[in-house]
Amino acid sequence: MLNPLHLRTLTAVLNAGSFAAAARRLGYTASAVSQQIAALERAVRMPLFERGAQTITPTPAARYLVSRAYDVLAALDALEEDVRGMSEGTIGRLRLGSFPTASQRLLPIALASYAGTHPSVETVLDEGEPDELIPLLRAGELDLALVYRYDPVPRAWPRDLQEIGLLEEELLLLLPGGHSLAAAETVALDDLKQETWVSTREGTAGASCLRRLCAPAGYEPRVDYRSNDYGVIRGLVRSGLGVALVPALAHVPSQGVVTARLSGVEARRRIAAVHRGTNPAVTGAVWSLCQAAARLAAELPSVRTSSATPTKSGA
Amino acid sequence: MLNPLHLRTLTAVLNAGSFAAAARRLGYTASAVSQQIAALERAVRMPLFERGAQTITPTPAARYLVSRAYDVLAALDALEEDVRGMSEGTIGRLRLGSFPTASQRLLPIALASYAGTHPSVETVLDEGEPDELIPLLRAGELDLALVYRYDPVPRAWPRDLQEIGLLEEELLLLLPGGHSLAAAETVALDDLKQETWVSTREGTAGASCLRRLCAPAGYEPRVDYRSNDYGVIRGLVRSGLGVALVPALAHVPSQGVVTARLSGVEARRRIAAVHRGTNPAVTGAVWSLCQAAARLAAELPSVRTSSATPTKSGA
DNA sequence: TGTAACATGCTACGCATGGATCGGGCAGCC
DNA sequence: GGCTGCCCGATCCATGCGTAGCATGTTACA
Repeated sequence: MLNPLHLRTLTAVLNAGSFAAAARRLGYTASAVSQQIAALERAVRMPLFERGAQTITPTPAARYLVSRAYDVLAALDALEEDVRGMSEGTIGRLRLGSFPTASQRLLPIALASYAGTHPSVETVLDEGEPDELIPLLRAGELDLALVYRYDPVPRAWPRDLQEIGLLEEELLLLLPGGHSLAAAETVALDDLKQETWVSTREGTAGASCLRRLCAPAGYEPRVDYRSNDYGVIRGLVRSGLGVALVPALAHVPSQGVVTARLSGVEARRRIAAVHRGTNPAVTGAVWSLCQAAARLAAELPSVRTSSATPTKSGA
Repeated sequence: MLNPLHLRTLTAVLNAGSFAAAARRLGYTASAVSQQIAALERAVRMPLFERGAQTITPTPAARYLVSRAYDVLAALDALEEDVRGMSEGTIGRLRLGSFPTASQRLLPIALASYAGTHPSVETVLDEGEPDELIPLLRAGELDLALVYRYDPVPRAWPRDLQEIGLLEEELLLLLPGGHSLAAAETVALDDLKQETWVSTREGTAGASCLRRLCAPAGYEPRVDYRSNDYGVIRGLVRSGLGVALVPALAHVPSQGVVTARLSGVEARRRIAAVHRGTNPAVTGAVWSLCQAAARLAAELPSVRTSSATPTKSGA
């Protein structure tokens, strides 16, 4: 196979006019250039230069070779450049998975800054719950997934995935405006034994979390209404159909609904970014997510960033 | 610089599905493939495969690399293929120089067969006398030149040029139809002392040749009319304005002009192909010229091929 | 003096060989 | 059914050998 380095040297020789000049330009010795040209002449089975004592004149074959070699070298250089950008995460594709709350509150902030710093990364977004996203991540169909985990409901990701903690949000109690506890700053779960509840659907981590929180208080919450849409849950609470426990980020203040903090329990939802570490673009995306998390934590008192501070040098 | 061989191996691995299968296809050992992929991964600073025990799954980076590598490899392969054709003389450009007689009688036959066997060679033709063509040949502006040389007028080409003899043609005496010697088969130059001559222009080899042939007979030919166009010469002879000595190929039988052979002297014009040996396309062209020369020699009694018989394996 | 070609020695790359490791498939057993 | 041990294919690693590729020094030429 023709050696691209030889082709490059050949073009340098034609541009420079002599082996020695080309050698100086390329950082070779004149002998090395001479040997490369000789090797190239053997490869193409044609003389490429008419040798004089102090002068060389390229044959038409050499000129033809150079004209054609340009395409090859340009393609190789372009590929190399793109590969470099890809390895640095500045170009490429980032396939992102996220659950609804994060898609609404965290992702817009993160993606805005990410798009600014990585304009050439094509970002595609898949919506889904953690249980749906993790398999996609392992199958290589996602590069990065935003997932959540309730402290009372232990949950571990497969070992081949890496987790970066982003946010820890309190679980807020949602009460109808006219509720007898509406004025309280904090409420104990003990005081809610008689309540009817609005919760996420059976089988979800949110539903399990509620059950496990009430268990120490000695009762099973009576759930009359279920929805996975926090907007729907908020509406049901506002109508006085029950109380609810929702993550802080999932709640937007609205008339007719008051919030209270739980007393006596540490109930949090943790939001994390999970990836497999093969796509360099995730490094920058994680950094943007950490920044966005920090902004949210600064704005909302019931939200705080997880352990690590954002660092630019990811794994 | 990215190694094209590594890129080729990478594509083979993705097509084959495993290192071992790709190795079998490429004629490598599995270890060699593994090492090439490892080297490529170092070069692009990205993992290209997720390794399992018996299975590998390419990363998106690998797929991207393959899709881009195709262009590079295709360009390299195409270049290599064209270079191969060029070195074999089947493609490329042949710059040909020729003098008028050869352009009319020899070249059409030769180029017809050459175009058939080398359809991808672009042929360009320059018209000129040997003294004009030789410098062009040495300057690299011509690849092959058809030249002539009169036996009585020694002429040598520069040593860096190679000559392939093609034809030897007799010099024929042209007489007006009503000339007193018109019925003779052969004529001695001694009998032409009183004639007026039509010849090529002063300074041409043809004019020198005539003078040198007459010298042994003890006279200087009286040239009243000169033209380098043999058609014009023939017309002047037909009109009875003189006699002429023309190469056999330059003469086409026509009414009012009779030809006679010279007796007592060996006067021939030799037609040869001259080249510098840098362009592989000349080999095929020379072969076609030899063939055409053979055809002409078979048709015309006063023309015979030079020394060598046409061989396909030129220098 | 400058340039190219040649001869020599050294370095590094590239491949093959052989062995180690990993993980899945399979049979047999509790 | 589930567990255990074995086998097998595939990759990775260490080693050795051959060779390509470059530098150095020298020669030849104008």
